[in-house]
Amino acid sequence: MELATKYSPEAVEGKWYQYWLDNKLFSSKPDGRQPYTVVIPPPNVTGVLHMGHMLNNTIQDILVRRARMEGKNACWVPGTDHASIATEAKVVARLAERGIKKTDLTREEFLKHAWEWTDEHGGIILKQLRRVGASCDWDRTAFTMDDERSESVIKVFVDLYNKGLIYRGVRMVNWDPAAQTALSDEEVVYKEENSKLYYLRYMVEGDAEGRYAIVATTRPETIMGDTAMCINPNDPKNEWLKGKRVIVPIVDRSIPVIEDEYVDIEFGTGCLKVTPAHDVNDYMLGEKHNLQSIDIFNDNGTLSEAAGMYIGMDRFDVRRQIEKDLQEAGLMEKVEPYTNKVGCSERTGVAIEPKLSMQWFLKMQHFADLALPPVMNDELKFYPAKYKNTYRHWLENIKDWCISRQLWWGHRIPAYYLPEGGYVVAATAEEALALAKEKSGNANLTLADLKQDEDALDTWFSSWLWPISLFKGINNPGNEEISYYYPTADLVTGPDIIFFWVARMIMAGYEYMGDMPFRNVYFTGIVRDKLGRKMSKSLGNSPDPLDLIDTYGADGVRMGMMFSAPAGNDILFDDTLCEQGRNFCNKIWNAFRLIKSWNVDTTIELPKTSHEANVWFAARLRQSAAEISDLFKKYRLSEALHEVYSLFWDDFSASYLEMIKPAYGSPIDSATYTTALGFFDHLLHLLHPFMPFITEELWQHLAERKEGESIMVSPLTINEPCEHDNAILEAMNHAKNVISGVRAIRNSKNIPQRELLKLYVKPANPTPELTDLIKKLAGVSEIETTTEQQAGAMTFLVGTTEYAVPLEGLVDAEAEREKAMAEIKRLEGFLLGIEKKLGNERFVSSAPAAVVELERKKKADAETKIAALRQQWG
RNA sequence: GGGCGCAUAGCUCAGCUGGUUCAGAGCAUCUGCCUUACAAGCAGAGGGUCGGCGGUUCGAAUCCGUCUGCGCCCACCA
Repeated sequence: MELATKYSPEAVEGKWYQYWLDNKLFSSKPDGRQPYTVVIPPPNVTGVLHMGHMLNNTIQDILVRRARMEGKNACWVPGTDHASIATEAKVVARLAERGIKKTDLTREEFLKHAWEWTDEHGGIILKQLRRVGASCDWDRTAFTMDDERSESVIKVFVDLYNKGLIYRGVRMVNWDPAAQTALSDEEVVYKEENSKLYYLRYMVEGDAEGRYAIVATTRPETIMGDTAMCINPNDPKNEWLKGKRVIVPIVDRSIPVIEDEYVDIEFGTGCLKVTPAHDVNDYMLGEKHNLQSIDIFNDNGTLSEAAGMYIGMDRFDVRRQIEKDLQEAGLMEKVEPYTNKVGCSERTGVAIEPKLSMQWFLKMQHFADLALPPVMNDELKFYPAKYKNTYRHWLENIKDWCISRQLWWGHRIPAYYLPEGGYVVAATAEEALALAKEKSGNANLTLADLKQDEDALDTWFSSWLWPISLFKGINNPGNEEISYYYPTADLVTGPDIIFFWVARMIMAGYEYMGDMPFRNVYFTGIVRDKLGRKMSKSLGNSPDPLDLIDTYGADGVRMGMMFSAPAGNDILFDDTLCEQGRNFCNKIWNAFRLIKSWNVDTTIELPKTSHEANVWFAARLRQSAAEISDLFKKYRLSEALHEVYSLFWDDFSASYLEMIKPAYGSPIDSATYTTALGFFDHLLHLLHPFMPFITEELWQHLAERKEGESIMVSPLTINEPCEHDNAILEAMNHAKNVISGVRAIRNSKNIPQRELLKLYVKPANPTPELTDLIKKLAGVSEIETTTEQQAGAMTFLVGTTEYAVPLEGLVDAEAEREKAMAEIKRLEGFLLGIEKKLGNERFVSSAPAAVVELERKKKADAETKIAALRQQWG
């Protein structure tokens, strides 16, 4: 069969992915094997694949495929997240394009649109993951709002409510005026903003001299909500304001001056305006000093009737307008530029408005107590471990979790309000009715009398159950699947969702399973461009992963991602890394072509060189495979890739194949041929997790295979290194250095490879072994042992062994001599250092014997080398 | 403001509990090759006071302190 000179991924990838699907090779059922479970971090149902997904899922696939080849029962469960706020925002935007306002729709109508959108766009990203090669068990595909997951969420809500861990109350929450919903603290991101600090005059009421206090604020638009001005009682410069009342500028309302040590004397003028309804600290002051609270904002961020002025205007327009109005009224002292941090909605990006509202909360201390110890004592491991600190800090300062959202797209809170007030919590309306009858003592209540809470739950209140609910562990505790697959093995995710998701899954795991949800968490880095900028749509610096796959092949892109992806470190992505990956595919392809091009002659004896090569590469393979196993255990996947890359490219292709390559047109002996194919097979196994497609393609050519067989389920054998491996590895190392030495001489003198050279070696320890290989690869006709000095030769040292290549007429004796002198000088300096060390009594007595011994050997070696060079060059 | 982390070749990084001739790898660069698997390739070469300063030690890229410069997380300073 003829193979093209270049590997063509497009001809291979779709074919094999379909083959894997057709033969159900990704599917998993509980059996006697050790399970290896991974649950996908569910991407947004309407999302499209970006580079972050590419990285994250490549890593998961590598781990899953490796585990599968190690004989474990690998199960990677895919799915999507309903992402309530993000999806609802998209649906609202789409409706707006059609001229439909959300407020004009009923909840049911809106949800119909949302489901349409989900059915239309949902699952696109999962299809895209197939191009990457993701070996997910697609039959298990789940959605956070499918029946099974929804039922689990509601069941858990009811359970936690009954345990007294969920409560409802009026609190100051983060309000997103765009999405018009409350947010959890974790959904607020602080952005540095160039804004202004306004100094406003608050006239002192009834002051004959017309004196005023100056208040510095970044938010002049909130003055309509002012109900006090606060000073620090220990502030001498504001002493005169004590007990007075001041007039809110423009508004002309009189408010008291209160005193509290909370106020920073140094900031501004030491006078603070207090707006209890619109600032968390002011709220606290208001509670403490019993102040009135005036809510001047509507839910969409415009001014409400309560403001009394600027009604209906947007808060930021009011800020601009009020600045002018204050100037005109002569009530603006000055305006200074100011940078401050503004809390913004993670999803909609708009500035958060602190707002008092009725919300549902989950008490978190109980969960923090459950979730902290196992991570701190490494039962549940974080890679890299530095995130343990972040995790601990959050848990030690845990606050209750606001779990209600004023959204429709999500799981509706299962609380039902009674006509006469009060509410009940139950999984279904019928159960709620029964409870309501009991609670109210009114047996005539009907379903129609109950009104379900309008709010939906925070999306993360669904996804925190993901590792459990995927295996029906909430609805059917103790079932075969959950017992087998839980705890899952590894979670691969970004550190940005350590609080949102990772910590909360750990909490839910211990609460509902009494055990960790996963044994290890691998935190990936952020994908950045080669300039270190975060990839983003707005910067336009994020390549489309599918375009990359079209250009470099899925295996090439996977390699490109992994070449530079140490755990926890950001990866600086560059197309050239994919190019390197593609080139590697081609290297593998051509190595295979070479082997397949050889004709086998069973009558040929095994050449000595090939025998040596076989013994050496077997040893090298064992050594490297053990190293790779170790790196996998440490989740150092990038390093494991570098190791297998160098094993294949440097050791197998550049060295081994050259060693066993028969002369052009000559056949190869069958023993070597079989051995080489065996090595190749082993290499494909080591490569497969990283590059599934090309390895599957080539594996089919190695042996006849029955339908349904695949490298991906063919076991990977790791042979432990043998004792005698070291001898051959060292000998080969020496031989390679000799070969390099000769080649360097060729290079410097422009001697073509086909021109055979003679090589002299001075008897020394170690004497070179593998001389036939040296001859073959260095283009040497004979190797002669001699004690004579070679005139007109170029020399080099390997270890302490001297080599000389005679090159009549080509050698510049003076240049060689200078080189030798420089080397002698270097060695003498080196020797001096060692002698000083060995002459130091404290070193000899306190350093370990092995270290001292080593220094003695270094000394002896250096002396030998110097002596040899002296002898030659006088 | 609090906490964590990083600084090693032009770039990206490795270097585990101090001691393998320890200063490494890949990419990039330079030189020579279209040699019969692969120019998406082959052979070879150059390049670093391990951020600065101080300390511990027989010995420091490695441990400690400090400074500088970055990055990240957390926090209610108007």
